[in-house]
Amino acid sequence: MAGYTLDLFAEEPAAQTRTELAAGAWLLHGFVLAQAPQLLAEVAQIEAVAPFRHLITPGGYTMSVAMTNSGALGWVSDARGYRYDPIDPQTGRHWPALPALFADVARRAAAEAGYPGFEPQACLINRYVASARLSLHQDKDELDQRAPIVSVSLGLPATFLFGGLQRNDKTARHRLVHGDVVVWGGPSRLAYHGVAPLAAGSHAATGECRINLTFRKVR
DNA sequence: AAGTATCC
DNA sequence: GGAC
Repeated sequence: MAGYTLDLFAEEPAAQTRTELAAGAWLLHGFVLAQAPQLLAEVAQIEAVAPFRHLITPGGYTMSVAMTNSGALGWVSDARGYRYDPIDPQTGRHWPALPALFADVARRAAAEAGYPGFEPQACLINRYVASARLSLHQDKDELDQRAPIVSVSLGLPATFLFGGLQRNDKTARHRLVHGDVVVWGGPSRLAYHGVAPLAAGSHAATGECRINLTFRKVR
């Protein structure tokens, strides 16, 4: 009997909802559920050319999140600082091209959140395993900060920290699950944000990790 | 400090 | 989880 009931729930189409987290910041729940398998297949292709790696912060610490990029520009960090670079410093080659599906998802999500005309130039891909985190920070390495940030969550759930324009501002915590997209821009474009240490677990789509795609217009 | 440790 |  349990199987019958559970199967009915499994067939239920996932509800899509839109929630404003702060002025100009939206959580699009379930927005990329249907595209998730194809998005992850693209990540596998990208990873084969530009492997995930743990970047070093300017302060000399190794980041717990593993990163790679696709698109004309990629975000990197090393002892010299943070920057966007058209070349993957680990391979000496250009980052893999931004898949058409990535650009399509980013444009549609931005428009859904009130930012029509978004054209992503860079996609930072973050891989979190258990206990990996991203401390509170601002995305401010982009020359053009009129464009929003689009962030896609795949796999294991995470706690997203979203604060204000000053580091001391109180931060709210939001649960992000597989298929969610967060878009922030306008008054919240420079809001401090981060990800709490990932809880261990397993997800049918990704195994024991969470994959995050962050789209930016750099210039 | 896009990091980590410690204390409550 | 939040302060430091």
